[in-house]
Amino acid sequence: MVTIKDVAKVAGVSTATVSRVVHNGGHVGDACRSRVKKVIEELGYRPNMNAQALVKRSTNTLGVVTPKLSMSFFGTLACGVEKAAKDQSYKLIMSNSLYETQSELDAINSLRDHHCDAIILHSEYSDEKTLIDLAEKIPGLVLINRYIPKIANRCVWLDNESAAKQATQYLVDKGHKDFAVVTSIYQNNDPEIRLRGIQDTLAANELQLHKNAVREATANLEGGEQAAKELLATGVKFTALIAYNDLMAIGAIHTLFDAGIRVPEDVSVIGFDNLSIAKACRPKLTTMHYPIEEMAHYAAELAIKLSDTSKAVSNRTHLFLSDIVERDSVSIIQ
Amino acid sequence: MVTIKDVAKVAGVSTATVSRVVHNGGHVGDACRSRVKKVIEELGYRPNMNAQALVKRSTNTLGVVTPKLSMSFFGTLACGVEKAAKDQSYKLIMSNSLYETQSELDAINSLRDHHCDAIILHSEYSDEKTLIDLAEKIPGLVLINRYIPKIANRCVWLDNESAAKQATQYLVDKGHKDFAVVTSIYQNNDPEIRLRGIQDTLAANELQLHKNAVREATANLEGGEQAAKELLATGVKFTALIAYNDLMAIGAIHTLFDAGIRVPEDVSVIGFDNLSIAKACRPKLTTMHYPIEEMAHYAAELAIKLSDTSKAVSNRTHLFLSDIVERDSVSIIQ
DNA sequence: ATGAAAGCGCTAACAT
DNA sequence: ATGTTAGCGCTTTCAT
Repeated sequence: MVTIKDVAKVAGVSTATVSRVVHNGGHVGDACRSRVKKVIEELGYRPNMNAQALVKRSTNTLGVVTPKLSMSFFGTLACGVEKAAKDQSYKLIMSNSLYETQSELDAINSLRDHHCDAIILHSEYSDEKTLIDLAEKIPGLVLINRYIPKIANRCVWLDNESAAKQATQYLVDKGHKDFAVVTSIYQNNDPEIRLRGIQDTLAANELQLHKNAVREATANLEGGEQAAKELLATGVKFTALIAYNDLMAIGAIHTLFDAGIRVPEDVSVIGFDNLSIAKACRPKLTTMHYPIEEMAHYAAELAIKLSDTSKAVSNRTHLFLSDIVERDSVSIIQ
Repeated sequence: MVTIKDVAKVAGVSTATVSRVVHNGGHVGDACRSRVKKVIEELGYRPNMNAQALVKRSTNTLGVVTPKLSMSFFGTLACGVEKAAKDQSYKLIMSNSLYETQSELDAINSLRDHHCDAIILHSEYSDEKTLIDLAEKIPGLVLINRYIPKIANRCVWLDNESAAKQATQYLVDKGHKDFAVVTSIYQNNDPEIRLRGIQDTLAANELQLHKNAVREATANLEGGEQAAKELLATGVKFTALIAYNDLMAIGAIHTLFDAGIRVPEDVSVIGFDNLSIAKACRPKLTTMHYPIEEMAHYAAELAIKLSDTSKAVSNRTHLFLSDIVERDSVSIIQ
């Protein structure tokens, strides 16, 4: 391995000078600078970042903890973070938390061991207190998709309520009166918030949600199928179905289809997330866009900003809004 | 930040002793050991990995370079690597290469700067020579999904030919005689290899592929739609369609469907990859399973093994096989 | 069993 | 403009 000393020796200068050249620092003569540059080139010298990190006490490293990278949603999140990292020439360390509390904390600890300056955490499992403590200890910690009032300025999240309201009102405007909801059991309270948004909007339109018209299941394809089956079994009548996410929506559509109910002719369906699968299925899914890549990018920049404790950051929370993406799974009721 | 010195001071021992305790080394008295442990606990001491890496000249870090994490396939790949990393308590650094040569090399270089011991590279762009040079320089470099004979023992790849043959024979066995292929333009030569596999199998069954029956497009949903449109436009007759991947298969199915051609009743379709979307679409896609997570896991272990140059590793290549996953997109021809 | 000390590769004050 | 030097936090011989 070629070190700064090797370069210094060959170039006939001190290591300090080499360091200056490497960092484009001043106080180096032109001739000297170009000579050193040439030697660096020839020897293929690359600074040892561990050594740099050791003395600088900063690693220019950004960590991300998500449940599972193979899920489209988290892959997209990671992508957003990655882009921000690259823009700021930060390195990216990743860790799956696989839905377990301990693993989530393990992941964070390992990132801390590596002296990540900034950490983006998609936590679904840890309780608020743990997170608040963590935020206190780690200046560059940012929570994505979770809102904790006490550390509001560390939270980058989506306005689930408004999203749910938008979806509902959209359906109401299309003439729908009979609603069903396929929701999820989830660690954070997004499902509740969305459900409330739906109910409020319905109430505002003098409509109501039959209690049998809400089914809960795991937030995936099978969950959607299952929930829809239960819905059908109860016999509630509905022309509009709001799903917790795209996967559930698609699962529900399959179940409906198998029962001879067509989407959107007989029942209109709205999903949530706008995963790429939403336009790969038939009918193409009308869904609420979750700008996760954008949010992740923003969160990464925020985390980097926060990690520099010398700079003050305005104390505000970071709330993103969802838009509806109109495709083919919703029809108008005459 | 609490350092080893702090612990030493509080515990009234030398840093050497603390180091021994931290690493469960011998030559430490029981009383002393437990006292040090207690202090470590109390102070919340965590070794600085940068310092460790500096002196040990190894970082226990594994790097991955893939084109784009938001694509399901690469997310799954990353997941496999992550699991292996976690098993061996390696840390994971990721980098998207976003399909550009330079970026691919940038990504690798940045991993090297971080002194990654092991690197998994999904390269689609760099030429063989570059990769061979790289492999020479980096003992722990492993290529995934690419086979380069000169560095065969660094390659973890899939037998595309046998996969293509399996798919074709499967269709032949179902009675199909008229084939069409939707293939892709791609940086490596997987598409060609698969196409050859298809043709060979057809020939072996005294069948042949009409030259208008092969269409090339980008390896995504839109590409599949486009290719299928062209296929239809040429008027070639076919009852079996083999697509380069699941996305193209689904795109093609959409196009066929829009043209009033039903899958699998009128045309049978086989995909490739077995992404999660393959069972989320209707009809559920019969497809060739690409064991990418398993392969990635294996590749990570291999890279770690190789990075330890003191240990000899058997000189062999690492070829994985694909299996067919039977679902609902293929029917029997009487 | 424990400690002292050298040094990993680099940066940043301080000298010159 | 350039060099000298003292660490950053840790491991590892070598003493004791």
